[in-house]
Amino acid sequence: MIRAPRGTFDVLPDDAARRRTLEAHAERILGAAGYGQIETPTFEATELFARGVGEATDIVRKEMYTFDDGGGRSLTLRPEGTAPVCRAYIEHGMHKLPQPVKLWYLSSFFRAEAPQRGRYRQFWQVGAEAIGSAAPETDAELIVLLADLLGAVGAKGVRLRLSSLGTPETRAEYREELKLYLHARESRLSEDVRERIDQNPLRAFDATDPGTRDVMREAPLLLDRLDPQDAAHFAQVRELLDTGGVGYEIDPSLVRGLDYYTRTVFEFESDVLGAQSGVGGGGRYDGLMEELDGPATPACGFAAGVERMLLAAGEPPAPPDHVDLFIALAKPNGAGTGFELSRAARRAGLSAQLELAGRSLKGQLKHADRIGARYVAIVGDDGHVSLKDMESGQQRELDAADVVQAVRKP
RNA sequence: GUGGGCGUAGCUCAGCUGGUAGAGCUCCGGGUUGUGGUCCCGGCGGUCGGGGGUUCGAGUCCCCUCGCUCACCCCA
Repeated sequence: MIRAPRGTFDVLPDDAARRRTLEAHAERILGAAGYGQIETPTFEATELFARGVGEATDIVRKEMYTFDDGGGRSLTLRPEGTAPVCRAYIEHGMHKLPQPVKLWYLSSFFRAEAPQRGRYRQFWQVGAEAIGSAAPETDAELIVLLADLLGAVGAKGVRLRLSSLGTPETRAEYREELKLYLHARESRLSEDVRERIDQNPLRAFDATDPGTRDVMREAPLLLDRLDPQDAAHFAQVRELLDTGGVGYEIDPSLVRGLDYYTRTVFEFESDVLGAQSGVGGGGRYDGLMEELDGPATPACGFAAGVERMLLAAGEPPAPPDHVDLFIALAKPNGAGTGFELSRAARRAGLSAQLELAGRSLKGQLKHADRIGARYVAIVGDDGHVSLKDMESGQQRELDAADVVQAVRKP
């Protein structure tokens, strides 16, 4: 049997309904804040991610689905959404539009990771990007929008972690300081952390082994090294959240896995998710646009996992099926009448289903009951129809031509 | 890539120290020669994940392999 590839899944009708609801929430909440929807290609030039996401990240180093297009170009299934949106911003000259340009998307992404609960090789994200604004209000607004979305979806056990990574300059200085600190204590660090000191020293904060954690307790913190402008920006973001009543915890060890973040970073977690506790997160990426050869442009955004939001929301009540009319055939020669009746009912705005399986009449009634049909039209000989109210069980005879009208006004 | 758990009907699962594959649900039919929801009866449906081995005999024991899943790592 051919199965869906490892880490991928089929979205069956019940699940599709939940996703439509989530998308409707996203469109309503983000649309009301002036975000327009964008869709970018499923694959992009590999270089976009190599430069945009960062050569040192796990995503670029080992998780990308990269292929040759046959013409010598290296393409990659998009592993995230921010770099493509920035590419589109540059390509379409959006810096000439009123700033910030606010965009949102719901798209699928691809990473070659070992799948587990809440983590797939093809997964969907709702993302939003506000490009062209350095204002702390932008950061806070995005956080609030994501909080609203999570609330609307019904995500449970959600908490917000917040931090600031500073500007590239202070971050670079801090990185050197942290590297020196770590190198001086290499013997006490785990092998994994030790190997990546020069590549990504910030990662050491996320380590779980006792030795490294011990070292990190005394480590210098980036939050203590922020220059005055960055510290002020961060303070304003916090103040806006405080005023807005959005709860959060400052987490100096919060490190997002993509290299492009600057200043504000945030992550919503849910304790009902298992190991993959992040539901959605994001931050400011003031340096990314230049990295992609665009004009220096401050920007901020978030991405939230659709599957994780649905997991965190738990099982919803099953949406009731809505079937106005089921058309049963008492005799095979009634098929033509039934067929036309189903079309007439649908033209009148009713949901109508025709018997398609060749069941016995008893079987048809049973089926109609199970799909929750309000009425069953039993088509007999000579275009004569018995219309049965499935709730009361009452039944009356009428012409096929009168059935639609009878069902429309109960 | 590494480790744990699990692979028996479409789904959820039972199957004792090896002895001729089961239940519930679903689906279809019948009981009601053209009438649902409850009930009763019947039917469809399985190379017991795959391969090899031990044995008179393997779903059950041994080896290998594949898949799923959770976790590490990382992240949505």
